[in-house]
Amino acid sequence: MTLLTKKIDKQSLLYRMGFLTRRWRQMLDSAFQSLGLTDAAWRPLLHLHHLGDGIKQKDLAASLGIEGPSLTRILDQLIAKGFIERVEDASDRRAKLLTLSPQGRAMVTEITGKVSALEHDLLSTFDDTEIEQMSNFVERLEKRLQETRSRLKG
Amino acid sequence: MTLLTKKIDKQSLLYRMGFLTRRWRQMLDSAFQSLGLTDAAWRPLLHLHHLGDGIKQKDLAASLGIEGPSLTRILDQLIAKGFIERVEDASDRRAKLLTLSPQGRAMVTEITGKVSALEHDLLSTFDDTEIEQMSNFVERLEKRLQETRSRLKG
DNA sequence: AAATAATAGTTCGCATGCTATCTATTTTCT
DNA sequence: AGAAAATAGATAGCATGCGAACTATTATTT
Repeated sequence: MTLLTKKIDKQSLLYRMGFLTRRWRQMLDSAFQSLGLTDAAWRPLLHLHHLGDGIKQKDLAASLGIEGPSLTRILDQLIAKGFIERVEDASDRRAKLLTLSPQGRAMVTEITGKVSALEHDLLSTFDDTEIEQMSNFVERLEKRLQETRSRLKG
Repeated sequence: MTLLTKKIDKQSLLYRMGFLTRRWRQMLDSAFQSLGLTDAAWRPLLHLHHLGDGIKQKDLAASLGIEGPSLTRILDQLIAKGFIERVEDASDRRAKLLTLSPQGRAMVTEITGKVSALEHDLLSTFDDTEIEQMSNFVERLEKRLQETRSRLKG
């Protein structure tokens, strides 16, 4: 039986993924340091760009896969730096609408370049089939994890 | 060209791995809550068990893939709970040696059972070949990430 | 119409990783 | 042997995720 904890030196797959993402985050952090952005901050800019101006925080958080409070803090920083504007929604005064500022838009271009370069470099030893396969595995794991989760709760 | 950021809704593979590991950690956290352990705390117990009593903190940290300060804090908790003992190394008075207490040993048994069950459940939809494949991907990514990292530094 | 429930966002505090810096040792170099 | 460098661990403070609890609204129920 192959379990994740089978060997302690070949650790749990999930744990090793966490390890990977820590390293990846560190790499991105140092890449964006010169732009004055942390790793957590660039992604909201990219997502806002893709989702289009005028979306609610709630939707941006959902797109990022993080919770409201996590986004609030990051947005505070991005707004303080002038990359994003946050205005009240006239049709629902609980909500706030987000838009990219011109500087934000310029930053998106910078970010895309840097991230693409890093990703390209990281994945240059994998072919498309392999990446597709990994992607599928991750997707199945995500789904399975969600199922297990709701089963334990219910 | 298939890049991780190709599609914003099918996000970066690395990011999705981070997402997965957050969920996995949450699941473990709730599983271990009844034992009074957080997710970060059970792994050192398991590793200490596998490495054997009398190892140095440095080596345990290396085994876990975390830095010294991260381990120090967790160890403080585990020692406070009486699962681990930390004594000075007579042959190198900078170092501390770690041993599992009887309660710690009992906890290892509990942990192993819980984690195995969860992992087994999570992976029950994957066959051994697929798990092996995933493991290989992660290993190659780890290596590649490390190479890229040192190249950027050098 | 009034009461209740649900929703959007914020604030607060926790958990866990990190780096930088400090102390106490040990090792290495001259 | 003595000075300088390296190492083990602890401490302090930052970053980023979370959940719980709060406020202000909007939606639903009765």
